[in-house]
Formats: sequence, C-alpha cells, structure tokens
Amino acid sequence: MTQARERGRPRGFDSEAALDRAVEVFWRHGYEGASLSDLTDAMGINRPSMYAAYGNKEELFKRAIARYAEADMAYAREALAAPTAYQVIERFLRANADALTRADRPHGCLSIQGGLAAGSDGGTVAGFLAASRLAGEAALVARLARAVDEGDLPAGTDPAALGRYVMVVSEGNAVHAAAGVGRDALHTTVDIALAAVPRRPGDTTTPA
Amino acid sequence: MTQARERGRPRGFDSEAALDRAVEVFWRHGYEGASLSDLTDAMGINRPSMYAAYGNKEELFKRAIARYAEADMAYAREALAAPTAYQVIERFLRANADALTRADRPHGCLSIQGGLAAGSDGGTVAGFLAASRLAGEAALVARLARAVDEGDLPAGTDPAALGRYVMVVSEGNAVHAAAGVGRDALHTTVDIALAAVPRRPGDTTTPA
DNA sequence: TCATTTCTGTACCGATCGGTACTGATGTGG
DNA sequence: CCACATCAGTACCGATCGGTACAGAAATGA
Repeated sequence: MTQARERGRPRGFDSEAALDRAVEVFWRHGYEGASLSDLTDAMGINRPSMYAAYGNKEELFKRAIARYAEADMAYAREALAAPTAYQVIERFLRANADALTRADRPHGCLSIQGGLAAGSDGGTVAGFLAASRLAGEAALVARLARAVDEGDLPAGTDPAALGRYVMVVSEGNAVHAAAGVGRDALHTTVDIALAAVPRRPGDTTTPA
Repeated sequence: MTQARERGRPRGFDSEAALDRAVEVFWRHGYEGASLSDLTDAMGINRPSMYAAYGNKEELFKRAIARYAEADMAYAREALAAPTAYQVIERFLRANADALTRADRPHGCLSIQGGLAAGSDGGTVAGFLAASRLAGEAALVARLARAVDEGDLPAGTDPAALGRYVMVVSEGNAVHAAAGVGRDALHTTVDIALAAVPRRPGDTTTPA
C-alpha cells in the first residue's frame, strides 16, 4: 500500500498516533476546554504542523471523533452482530459500561462530554456530536427492526422506541461515569435496564 | 422582612431576576462557553456590578445552579411526595421529560450541559455539578429506601440501584433533549423505562 | 450642606485564545 | 550539485478571555 515516496521533507510524526493523543485531550477537557497548547503538547508536535496536517481545531476534532468511533466504539458494531435482539442490547450495554470506565482512558464518553451545550460557536460542535450519536442510534434501530421482522422481538415492538431507550441508558451511564461512578454500579444499572427489554418467549439466556 | 434601608446608593437591578438570565445563558452555552460579556449583557448589568454582587464567574455559576435547582427542578421534590414508589418514579420521569423540552427554556438539563468534562480549570465546575446531581439521586434513593421499609417495593429491592437507574434514564433523556429530540419521544422512552420498575403486587395505577 | 457609603460605567489590565508569516531544515528528482 | 517541495520551529498576530482601577452618580446620616 506504501505508494511512491512523497516529494518534500517527510512528516516527523505518526498522524494516527498523534490523533490518539488528541482524542484523549478532547475526551478529558471537552472541545472548548481543550486549548491548542494542550493538544499540540500532548500530540508532541507544534502548532503549524497540526494546522498543516488537519486544517484547524474543528477539523482536528472531527478527525478525533472519527478515530474514536472507529477504535473506542468498536464494541458497538460487534454487539450488533449478536444473534438475538436481546443479546445485541445486553452486549452493547455491558461493553458500554466497561468502555465508560477503562482505567487507561478518561471515564465517560467522548461523544457526550466533548460538548453538549452550544459553546462559543453557534453550537456547531454540539450539533456535530449529536448527529454522530443519533447515527449510532439509527444503526441500532435498524438492527432491532430486522429483529422484529425475524420474529425475534414481539410483533408490536417499536424498534425506534426500544433503540432510543437503549441509547438513553447508555448515555445516562456515560454521565454517571463522567461523575466518577464505578463500573460495578453501571452494570447494576444495566441489570435493571434489561428488565424492560422484551424477549422472545422461549429465550432464557442469562436471566437476571 | 424589609429591614432598615441600606446606606449607600441602592442597587439598580433585581438580583434574582438577573440570576434567572444568567441561568439561561449558562444553560445554553455551558460554563466555559458563557463569557462574561454574554452574561452581563443578558443580565442587563455591567461587569463591576456583577462582581460586586456575586464575587466572580464561578460564584455566579453556583448561585445560578442553586436558583435552577430551586425553580426549575421543583418538580423533583414534588414527585418525591407521591404516595407510592412507582408513582414517585413515574411522576419524576414524566415531569422531567416535560422540563427538558420546555418551549421557553433551553432544551436539556443545566446540571449536565453546564459542564461534563473537566474544562480549563481542574474540573472544579464539572465536579460541582456532578456532586449536585448525585445529591438529587441520594434524595430519591432515600425515598425509595423508605418505600422498601413500608413494603411499597419488593423486599429484595436495592433502593440505591433503582434510584441510580431512574437518574440514568433522566440523564440520558436530558442528553437526547439537548440533541433536539422532542417531548413525545422522551415520554415514549419513559414508557419503556417504567417497565423495569418493580411494583407492589396489587398496584395497577396507570398501566402501560 | 457635606462627609460617607455603595453602586454604575468606562476604560483598561495581563493572560490566553485560535491561527499564521516566515526562516531554516530535510527530503526527492534531475 | 542544484532546483524543488514539504515539514519543523520560532515568533508573532488581532481578538477575546476573566477580572479590576478609578471616577462619577445616588443614596444615607449628621
């Protein structure tokens, strides 16, 4: 895949690795709270290098979000592959609770604490994050709709409502995790939340 | 209650009314995103008046949170007065869904979008808000513990876990509301969430 | 009337914000 | 070796940040 060597002086840093550092800074301080000095210090590069590589702060943030979605949210895509709707939901909420409380990462969810309120800008960043979260919700809803078609969920089940409920639980857990609530407590919340998820009559996997 | 007139020049603005304007600015832009110019413009006063009356930005924010908790979260205290645990939870989540989507207020919850991540400061504001939210959770948990004692909830019920679950749902709904999701959708989520709440055997109020 | 007290308003402070001009270093192709 | 292209680093830009000094206005008590 390594095509012909570029012409001028080669870049002195790994663009993806630097992005990982930026993810962590945005995650910990939010979009507004993360200054360019914070970012470039953590990334190990100086300002002009950052601007040359990513454009500006907002573009860097979008790239960071994309990397976050790809790396730190991989569990969500994996959960969607579970055989039954109940297992999709359970695996998602369990893996989410773990991801929200990793020791080597900030607690909580970058997509939420990156920026909820409309900051100094006109809410561009908050809107971008909201759209990103709702896209994830749409993917889950699509999976649940398929489950209804397959008879895996009761006929009357509203996949949009159920998917939204699951995302609400995950977001609420993210807020709790950001407040310092521990992993066990999040899983206990998942225990209760799962009681509201309809199951196929014969399904008795992992009873509460 | 109006004690002896103060000595010097009287204050030219209503301190509580100005605080209400500050609440709205913090709510809409978050703590960091709300600049002093935003705040003083909305409050209709100038900078030195603000500093004389409230101390500094952080103290103003804490006063705004206190006013928010008293005025905009009154529904939570009212819900705690409901006769049964189920009704406490249902009234809280219903009123919460309405409060998160008031037409005359920013959508969402100030306690959350005020600041989730540790911003430029060392997370002082985020920690303050987190403590404030957890205090509300503790009040709900205390009410649910009483319900267990009264036989209003099944004997084995963990009031801390159930209270946390309810707060998680309300926080998740707040994140959704901040993203622009409408009131009806929030209530549909509450419909599902209530299915996980244990009820006393004979209780059949407001079935789903 | 006048000193005293408190508030209002302007004008300003140093620090930091996001962003960039410019010089020099380091690579490639000829 | 040389022209060219790209990156690294310093040093800087105007704007805005939270916070304040200071002078004048408006009340009180004597």
